[in-house]
Amino acid sequence: MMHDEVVSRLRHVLTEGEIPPGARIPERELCASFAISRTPLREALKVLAAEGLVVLLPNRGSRAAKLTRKDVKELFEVCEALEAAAGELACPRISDAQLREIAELQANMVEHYRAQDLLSYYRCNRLIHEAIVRAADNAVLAGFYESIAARIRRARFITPMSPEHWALAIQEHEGILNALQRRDAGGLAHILRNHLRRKREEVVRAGFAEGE
Amino acid sequence: MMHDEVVSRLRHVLTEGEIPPGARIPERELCASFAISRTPLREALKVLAAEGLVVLLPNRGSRAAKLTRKDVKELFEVCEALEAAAGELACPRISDAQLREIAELQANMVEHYRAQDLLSYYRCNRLIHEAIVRAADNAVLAGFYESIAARIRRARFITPMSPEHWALAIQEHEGILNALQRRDAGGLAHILRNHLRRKREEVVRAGFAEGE
DNA sequence: TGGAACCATTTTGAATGCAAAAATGATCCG
DNA sequence: CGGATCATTTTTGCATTCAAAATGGTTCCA
Repeated sequence: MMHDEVVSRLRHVLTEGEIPPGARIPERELCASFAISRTPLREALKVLAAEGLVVLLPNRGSRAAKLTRKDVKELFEVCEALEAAAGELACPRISDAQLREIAELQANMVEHYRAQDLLSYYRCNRLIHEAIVRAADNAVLAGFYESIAARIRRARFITPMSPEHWALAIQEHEGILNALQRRDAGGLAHILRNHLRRKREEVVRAGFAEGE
Repeated sequence: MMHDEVVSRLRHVLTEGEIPPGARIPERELCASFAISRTPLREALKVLAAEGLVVLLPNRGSRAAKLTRKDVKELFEVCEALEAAAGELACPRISDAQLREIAELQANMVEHYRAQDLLSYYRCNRLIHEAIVRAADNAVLAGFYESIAARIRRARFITPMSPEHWALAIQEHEGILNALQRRDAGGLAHILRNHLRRKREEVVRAGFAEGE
């Protein structure tokens, strides 16, 4: 198995899979489930530790990282800067096809909102933000964004969304698409910042912290 | 030897040491020089590959990463966003002691400029930028910044600096310190962006690219 | 009976071993 | 003499092994 594949699979298990933050990472079991030996698994663990998804306790194994309140704050702060930058870069670079793709995702997302289908809504939301980052055509930015997104995914999506916030988020997304279509880099960056700042407040207010 | 120490030492060898971009990484020799076996060294290689400092060629070993023109562009774009964010965050957070420290570094830097001591100038310059990032008090941001800085360090510091650019850079640094002292977040972000954009243009114009 | 001390077991971190792939270079043929 | 082919050596990636550290459980003594 390819090295990168082990890293991806492990990342998936940690961000969307069965190992909750703070839990011990069962080296043995994962080796069995991935059908590899400890060496490549441990290599992947070190990579994810460098990314912040895993904490290595010397001589005491590894655990899925817990987000503290400060972590959440820091991650959102950086995410804000990255998404704003992505928006600014995307405006002059985005293709018509990419714009259409985002407009379509947006329409789907509104549908899911109308149907109050939170999970599908989240999926579309995520795809839109990823599409904007992709349109910025900057692999370094995309890599950092993905790394941050992986770390806050649980916090983002576990936090319950109030009806008011949800409605507001939809409105903001209209603004995002609009700014993109007008290629208004400054405006887009501004909306994205506010959008994320609001989300962050919601997450923080929900008292979200996996442990201190 | 601690795992993180192997990573740091290897990073140092790659960014400031004897292995130039594009060169083969001599696993054997490094094992001997670090007095470790291949296992921990390979773990460190994977970590640095995830950071972008090393490229792993399947079944063909690892090489120090070369920066393409696009890499340089991308790294500077993200660096701009990160430094601007750091500046904005630092303004409300920076302590008087930290301000004094930066003012002192600035004075030293001007001294080195007067003496036309490029190496010492660079060292001060780097310490100032790192101090601003530190003042932002955001570990995630600091980590990303360090990772970017490591990757462009060679490009930055190998590019020769024209007398005009050098003079301008000094001026800009006056503005940076001034904005920090006035806690003018917006102004500081603006100056930092311009400062980096100029540097980037210089690096790109110098035709810098380690290979495509 | 409660708690400390000791030993067995498990787990971790790193070295070594092994099979497969790539690089090297020697030979053979046109 | 030049180029292709095949054997040999080296290197790579992973599994296994080994020593040291931590964990857990039992015993022993106050």
